[in-house]
Amino acid sequence: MIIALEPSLVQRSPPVAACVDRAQSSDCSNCGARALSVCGTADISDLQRLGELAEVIKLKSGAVLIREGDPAPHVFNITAGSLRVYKLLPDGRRQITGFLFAGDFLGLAISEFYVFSAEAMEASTVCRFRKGPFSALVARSPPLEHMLLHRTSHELAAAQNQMLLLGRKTAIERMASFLLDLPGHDPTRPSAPGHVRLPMKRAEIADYLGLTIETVSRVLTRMKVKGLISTTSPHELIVERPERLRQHAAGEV
Amino acid sequence: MIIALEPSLVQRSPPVAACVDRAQSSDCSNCGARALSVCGTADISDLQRLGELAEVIKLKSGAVLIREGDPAPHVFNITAGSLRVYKLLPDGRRQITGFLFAGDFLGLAISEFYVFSAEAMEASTVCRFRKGPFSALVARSPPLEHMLLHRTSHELAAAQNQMLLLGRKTAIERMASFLLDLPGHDPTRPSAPGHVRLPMKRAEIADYLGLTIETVSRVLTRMKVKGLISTTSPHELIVERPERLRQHAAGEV
DNA sequence: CGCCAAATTGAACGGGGTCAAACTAGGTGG
DNA sequence: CCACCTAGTTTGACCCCGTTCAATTTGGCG
Repeated sequence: MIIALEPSLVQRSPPVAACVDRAQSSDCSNCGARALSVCGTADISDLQRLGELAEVIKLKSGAVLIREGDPAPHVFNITAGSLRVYKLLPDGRRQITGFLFAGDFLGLAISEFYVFSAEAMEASTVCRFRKGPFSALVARSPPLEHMLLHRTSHELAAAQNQMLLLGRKTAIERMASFLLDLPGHDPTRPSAPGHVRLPMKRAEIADYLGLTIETVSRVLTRMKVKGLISTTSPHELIVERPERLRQHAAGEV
Repeated sequence: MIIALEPSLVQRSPPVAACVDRAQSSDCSNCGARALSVCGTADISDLQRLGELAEVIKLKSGAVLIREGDPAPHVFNITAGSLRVYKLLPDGRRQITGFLFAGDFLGLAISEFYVFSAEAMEASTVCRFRKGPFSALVARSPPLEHMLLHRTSHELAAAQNQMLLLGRKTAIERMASFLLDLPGHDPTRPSAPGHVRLPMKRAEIADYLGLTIETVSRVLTRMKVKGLISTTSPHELIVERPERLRQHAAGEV
């Protein structure tokens, strides 16, 4: 299921590229230029030392990387592909708390046990670090620590948006928010404007938005009828009226 | 509404006490001892330099400290009292994303504008830092930055729990989770075991749990009928069957 | 082409919302 | 000290959005 590759591969320190790319590309449009540059300058030397600590792990689609409740000796950085992060209730109800892509970190929360599960949504590659050496290096590298704080803060802000969505938005508002947020999350696959790839299946969208697959499907149909979107396949759609969609997402109706 | 006190008061650097207290007291029970010690050792000298940057601000109950969308020149640390953090939709729907108490930081996400609002729930005191000098100091003090990362990671973990609650839990499960989480959040007012202070009103509980005040009230009544809790006043209750409540919170049953 | 998981559509139900009324409590002034 | 007043809470009746259960259609892949 999980296959560790040769350490030799590590020399090229794949996480370096991932980290830097992500920091420079998306997300930071709302940060001041200053924050951006701090991301960028997380010196190559530090990142390379980080790379030297990494084990590269390849995941097949559907492979479980992290199981909630297991001891948590590792921190991960995604270098290719995408993962879903979720929490379960004993009866099987699932809440997906996020989709992660190349460049994202996982398991930073310092806790003896993982507090969420994570699975590959497609064939993916991650770098794995033992927590001890990882923290030690981070502690000695202010730019690294700064980058982690910066990212974690952004994730927290995203989490607060998701709380608003889950607690107070209607089904159509949730879907609209989702469709507008989705592109630009995968730095390795920039999408044409207006085109939205839905790499996940309906069940995952539902569990991310706090809905059921039936409601997801019905809402998409309603959106098509209203002319807000059009679909080519179940995994690809086109936003026909972005402004209208944005209004729904913002709860303006 | 907002009254800045004499800078002289700052000399005693009240945030120092707050920071250290909180780090040592709650929260970290699930961190390894190492993490704890890192919190604790966020050297007094660094914290004092932080204190020198602070302006002390007193807030009356209900005062708005932060308004979503406003320019965001400051970072805050709460030294006394409690705040609610929330996001609004244009039609007035509100999602409270968290309650903050003495020792908590606000506004760390580096963004040009605040992405949430914050109000005092009672008479409170906060320390205010200009973002520039604050980040500069933090960047020069690895222990400080580490503490911030540590806290932010924990907040993120809490946010993920809240997403599970908002997306997948029933009304009674939400309330049970809330009642069990609430105590131990205010380090300045430790509560007797089994006793839960509800300093907020029903509307705030509702907006935190993604429910309405009527449902909050009905669920509390149902809990009383079931013998799970008993109430002395609307703002104080006693958990009669903690194990049963815990089961509800976990979604067993 | 045929298979089967995934997605869509339909019909009926129900948890929680909405609207409205009754009740409490805690603060105020006489 | 108590009667009053009002914000806050509780309770009741009804309704609706999203769920549940079930049947049908689609489409990706051998």
